[in-house]
Amino acid sequence: MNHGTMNRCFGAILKELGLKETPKRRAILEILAEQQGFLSPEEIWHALRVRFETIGLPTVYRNLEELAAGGVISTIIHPSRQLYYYFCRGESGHHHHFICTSCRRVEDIPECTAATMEGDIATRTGGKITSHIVQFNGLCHRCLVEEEGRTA
Amino acid sequence: MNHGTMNRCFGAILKELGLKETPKRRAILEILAEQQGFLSPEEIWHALRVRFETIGLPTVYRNLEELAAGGVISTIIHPSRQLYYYFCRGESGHHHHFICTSCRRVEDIPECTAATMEGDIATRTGGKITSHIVQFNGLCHRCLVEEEGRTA
DNA sequence: TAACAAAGGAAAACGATTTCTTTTTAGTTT
DNA sequence: AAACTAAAAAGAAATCGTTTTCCTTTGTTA
Repeated sequence: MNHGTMNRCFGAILKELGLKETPKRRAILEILAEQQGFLSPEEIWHALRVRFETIGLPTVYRNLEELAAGGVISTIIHPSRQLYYYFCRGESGHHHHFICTSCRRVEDIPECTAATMEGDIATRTGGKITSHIVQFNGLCHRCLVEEEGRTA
Repeated sequence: MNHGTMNRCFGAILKELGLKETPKRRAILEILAEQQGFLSPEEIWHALRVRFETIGLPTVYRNLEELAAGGVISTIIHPSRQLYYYFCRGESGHHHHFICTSCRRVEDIPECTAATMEGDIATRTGGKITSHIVQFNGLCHRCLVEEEGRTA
């Protein structure tokens, strides 16, 4: 999927979620899609201010939350507790992430062991699982090699 | 382990972590240990204000963070994004949780599938995993039954 | 193009954290 | 056992990041 195709897709994606297609909403998706790693709401806001004279931080937070709720983008749970968002171009269904805390690259983890665990837990406890959080944090291959180069 | 034994343990626990044994620190552990579910920093603060004339919220946050870093208590990642803490009396080693978003009960999940997944991911990506987050959210057996009773 | 629902802006509120200074504590020394 | 000292903890206020509220503007559908 090239850049042009992707941008034309955004409208359809938003419509499916029952969200109106506004220029700002589309811009948020574009900014995230251009990026290979995850971004903070404030970083996205800075990028938006280049294109729009008036754009408030609450608008950015609101949109990111809606898009994440709709599954178009993913929330990254950073160890620093700062909030980040990521546009997944690989896996489209349910999956998890391995994030690099150094360069912010994200790798998809397609196999969801959590799904099978959910059944086990529900059976054992008699409860019902509505959601789960699974994320792996560390250093990607490149950052690991780089770090080893410095310490060697 | 009864109440008295538990309280006498707290001093040793704190010493192991290199933390000084202060009345407030001990009280935070006591308050969390008395509770079967998870508590918010502010709720803990309210409970502390009954015992201490002066106790600031920052003190509570600091202590909770230190205790969580030391592994004495666990951080609960609530879907609402509010921060919660929980004192694990069951499993002492590495494990995960199934939390009830209704009544705040917590069930330990001893088997850590994540540990084996870490190896797979590290091998496949060539990176290094430093931490992971695994948590299951839902309704415990009691709350599920209660809910079914209302809708039936 | 009118009508309605949803989205956006501004300001305020809220939750969590940092900074800086004072107080308290644990371990040592009289 | 009482006093001393270095390190850690606590308080107050400010700050940062995130969210809510309320009112105006915009996008969608008929």
